[in-house]
Formats: sequence, C-alpha cells, structure tokens
Amino acid sequence: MSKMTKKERFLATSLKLINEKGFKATTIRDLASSLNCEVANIYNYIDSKQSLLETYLFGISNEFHFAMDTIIDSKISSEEKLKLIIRTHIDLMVKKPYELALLVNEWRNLKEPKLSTFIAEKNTYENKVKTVIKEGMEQGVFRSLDLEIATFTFLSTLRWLHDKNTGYPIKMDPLEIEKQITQFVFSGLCID
Amino acid sequence: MSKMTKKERFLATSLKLINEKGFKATTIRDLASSLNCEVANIYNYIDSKQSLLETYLFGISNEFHFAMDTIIDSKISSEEKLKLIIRTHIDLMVKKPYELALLVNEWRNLKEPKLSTFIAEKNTYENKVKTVIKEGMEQGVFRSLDLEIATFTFLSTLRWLHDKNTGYPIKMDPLEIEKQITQFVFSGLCID
DNA sequence: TATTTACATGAACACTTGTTCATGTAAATA
DNA sequence: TATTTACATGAACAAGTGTTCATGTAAATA
Repeated sequence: MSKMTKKERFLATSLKLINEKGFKATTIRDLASSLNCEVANIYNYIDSKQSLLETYLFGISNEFHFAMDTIIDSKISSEEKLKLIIRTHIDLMVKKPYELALLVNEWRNLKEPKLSTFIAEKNTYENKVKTVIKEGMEQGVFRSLDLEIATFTFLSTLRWLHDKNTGYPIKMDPLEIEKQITQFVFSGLCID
Repeated sequence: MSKMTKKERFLATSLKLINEKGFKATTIRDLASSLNCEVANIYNYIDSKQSLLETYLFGISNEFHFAMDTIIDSKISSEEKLKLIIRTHIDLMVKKPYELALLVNEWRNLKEPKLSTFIAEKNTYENKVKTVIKEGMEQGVFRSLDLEIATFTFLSTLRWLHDKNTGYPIKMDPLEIEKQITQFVFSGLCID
C-alpha cells in the first residue's frame, strides 16, 4: 500500500507538472526538484520518460474506450447515446482533468510504435462516435449533415473543456455544463 | 525580391517541418537538413529559434484580429457576424493551414514576455466573439445559453479544422465546409 | 537475526541542444 | 573597379538532456 501510495503520488505530481510545462519541456530534473528528491530516484518509479507519457495516455484512452463500448452496446436511442457520450466526456474532465489535457495536447510526443497504436485507438474512438451519429441520421433523428464534418465538429465541442480546465478549478457545476453543451449540440445557437 | 524569396522559402519549409514534428521536437539541425544547408546558415535568416515561432504566431494572430475587427465594425446582424467569423476561419484554414495549426498547438512554447502578450491577444479575440454572441442573445436571435460555454463551444467547432488539415490536402470544398458547420452551429444536430 | 524490499543519493556518461565564430564566395551596387 | 550585400561553410562552445552506476539506508519480511 505505502509502495503504491508513493508511486501514485509521484505520478500525480508529474502529471501536473507535465501539464503546466508540456511534456517535452518538462525535464527529469524538473520532476525531481518538484518532488524534492534526487534525479536518479525517479528511475525507481519509472523505466523512462517516454514510458511515463505512455502510461498516462493509454490509461485514459482505455477509460474512454471502456465507457464508449458500454454506451454503444446498450439498447438506447442514438440521441440517448450521444447524450451519454457528452456526459462521459464531462465526467472524465471533472475526475481527471490533467490526464484529459495530456490526451489532447501531448499524444504527438509518443514515439513509434506506440504512436501508431495510439493513433489507431484514437481513430477507432472517432469511428465509434461517427457510427452513433450515422445511425441517428439514418433514423431521421439527426440532421443529414456531412458525416465527417458532423462527427469532428461534435467532438470538438467537447474538447475546449480540457483546455480551459487545466490548472484552474472547475467553477461551473458539471451537470450544468452537460446541460448547456447538450443543448448547443442538439439545437444549435439560433432560435427558430 | 530574391532576398525575400529565399527567406520566404526558408520560412515556408520551416513551418511545415515544425508542424510535423512540433516546435520543441524540431531542431535547428532538422531544419538545416530539410533545407539542404548548413546549420549556421539558418542564422542568416532568423535571430533565434524562439523568434521564428514568434513570427509565425503573431503573424496569423494579427490576421485574425484584422478580420475580426472588420466584422465587428460592420453594420450587420449578429447572425451575419457569426457567419462571417465562421467564413474567416475557414478561409484562413484553406490559405494558411500550417500557421493555423501552430496557432492552436504551439503557442504554449512561447516564452515570457511574448507568452503573456499572446495570451492577452487570444483573450481579446475570444472576448470579441463573446460580444457578438452576447448581442445575439440579447436581441433574441440566439438561444440564451451560458455565455462562456456558448462562446468556447462555438470556437471549438472551428478548431478541429486545423488538426485535420495539417499535412493532408483539404479534400472538401471550403464553401461546403462552411455551409455544413454553419448549419451545425446555428441549428444543431437534432431535427425537431 | 538474516535477508529481502523500497527508497535515496550524487557523480558520471554520452548525447543533443541552440548559438557563435572566423572565413569564404558570388552577385549586386556604388 | 571597389565595396557592399546576401548567402554559405564547418568547426567549436557551453549548457542541458535522459539515463546509469555503485553505493547507501531503513524498514518489512523470512
């Protein structure tokens, strides 16, 4: 337990620092001084700086996929599925804001072959979202927009949350955020 | 003219490379070998690696502000203003996809005091968009969503363009993209 | 008690980084 | 023709990088 606690605390501190400075800009010595320990000591916790990034990224990536698969397999309408996708993103933003910011900003720093693996997972996720939207369009529930554009525009509406919620405390009630974004996505800005 | 041509070509090549690898990951030696020239030669064009990034970022930032100010000062409806903002983003994406991607991805690599200046410009821009949306809400043209959320969600819908359009040729007709995104933003996904 | 385990240390490594220097050349300008 | 200008070169630098090493300690386990 104490073993885990120590490593976990290291991982948490690192995550925060990497978010502030960026992965490339954060040196092992930065991590060490932020943890009040010696540089070499860090290698008691991790194999390499790269593996640290990999741990974070594939960690949340898995969480997203797990949630997504649950949603897709459930017997609910396309509209409800999309609502749940929005809810999942906001949930994860509240619970793991730093990991989410990494997912958006730092995945480019992965190296092959992990980079390809990650991109594949990313594409798979996007395709699952695309499928939900496609179903909705075919059922006449969603407007028949270009599928690619609709999917990526939708995903984008969930992305600014990460940019805004790193470092700052989340002021607004998550449920309220969810309500607002759902309304934007489903009904748009205009009244008519 | 030949002076400008040479420097411009250097700037264009650098821009592409920095987009592929990221600013931090792109070394002066990378630039040199990509340009088939010696490392030292690069410093005939630029003062420092940092100044290179600054040139790019403040360059497009200015373009955005210029376009935005024209829109804001024109005597048209809030709805029309928002449409023009969408058009501006897509226009710039088509004309300067690499600069735009930098604007989104690499501004964190600026150093003080340029970083603060950039963030201030960024905030100013976002506030101008916010004002347009606020006007629309007050006039009853736009749905009364939370202003912050509506603004950033709107801006996000224009951001994925950059991610998707670096490196790849833009397949879809810009006018069609504009039409689709405008529809998404104004009317949302749902039919009802 | 003996031995493993978890964590800590500081020096050293091999390498990469941005940048500068002194020098050179070929064309444009005066 | 003389001189400035634009561009090119290769070596060198000082600083910073991730990582490893041999060694140490204090507590948990056997």
